[in-house]
Amino acid sequence: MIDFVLWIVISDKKLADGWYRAFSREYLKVQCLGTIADLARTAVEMKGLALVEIGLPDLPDADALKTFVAGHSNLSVIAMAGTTKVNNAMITAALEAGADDFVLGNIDERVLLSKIKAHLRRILPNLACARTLVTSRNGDIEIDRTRRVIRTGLKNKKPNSIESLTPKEFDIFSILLSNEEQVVSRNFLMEEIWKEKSGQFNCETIDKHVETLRRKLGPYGKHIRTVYGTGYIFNFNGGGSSKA
DNA sequence: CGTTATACTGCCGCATGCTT
DNA sequence: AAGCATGCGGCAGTATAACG
Repeated sequence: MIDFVLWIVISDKKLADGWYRAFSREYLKVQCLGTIADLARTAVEMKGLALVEIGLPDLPDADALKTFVAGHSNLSVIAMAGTTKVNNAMITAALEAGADDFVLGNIDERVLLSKIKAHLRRILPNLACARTLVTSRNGDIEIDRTRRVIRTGLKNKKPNSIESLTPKEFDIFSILLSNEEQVVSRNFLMEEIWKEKSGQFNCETIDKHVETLRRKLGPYGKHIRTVYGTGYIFNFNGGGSSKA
């Protein structure tokens, strides 16, 4: 089971709080930490994106970052410079050390959010879609990508297999369950399922498949909730539509 | 090779819910 | 209240695979 988290490890508490709120509004699971040591302890066996500040007591320079990145292949790291004195050599060193991006502390919040989303688009398909067995957080639903079978009722000891899904329906549910409790946009579904042909089809196609998917999932179908104006989210907390 | 079944996609119309 | 987004059911056309 993969738990995807966005960690913020910077010294400016006020800035961290602001980013925490901004990212949380985007349905991201966010955690603010004080030190790289905290991150190392927390991120064990978890996948995530870490926004770390170069210059922290236990991350003084690019060399320290390189050591940390080398030992944490489960993390994608965005380096941040908290000081105003930033030069090309610093940026280059951080990226060479293994950082996937470099930002300044005074970066516009919206720009940072867009960057985070871009990284997630790159990371999530690799993390979540690579798994052959995906289980819901409450353990009641399981997807076997190898056999393309969905098993339900695992929690209440009344197992049931759903094998009647078409490939497109299976792919859609697979992505939704892989991103449980996160909003999945129609565009994302299009890009993940239809790849380079995604631009050739209308979003009604997604709606159509989601609709038949809900029907085939029976009582579990109601857990696929529409996020008005955005896309869909799969979770076990409540039913009906939700506001964007 | 022709037929049949299935999957995929698009379009339409209507109802309902949400936003402004 | 009006406009927009979405859900849902239905229908039709196309592509592809399976089968005789």
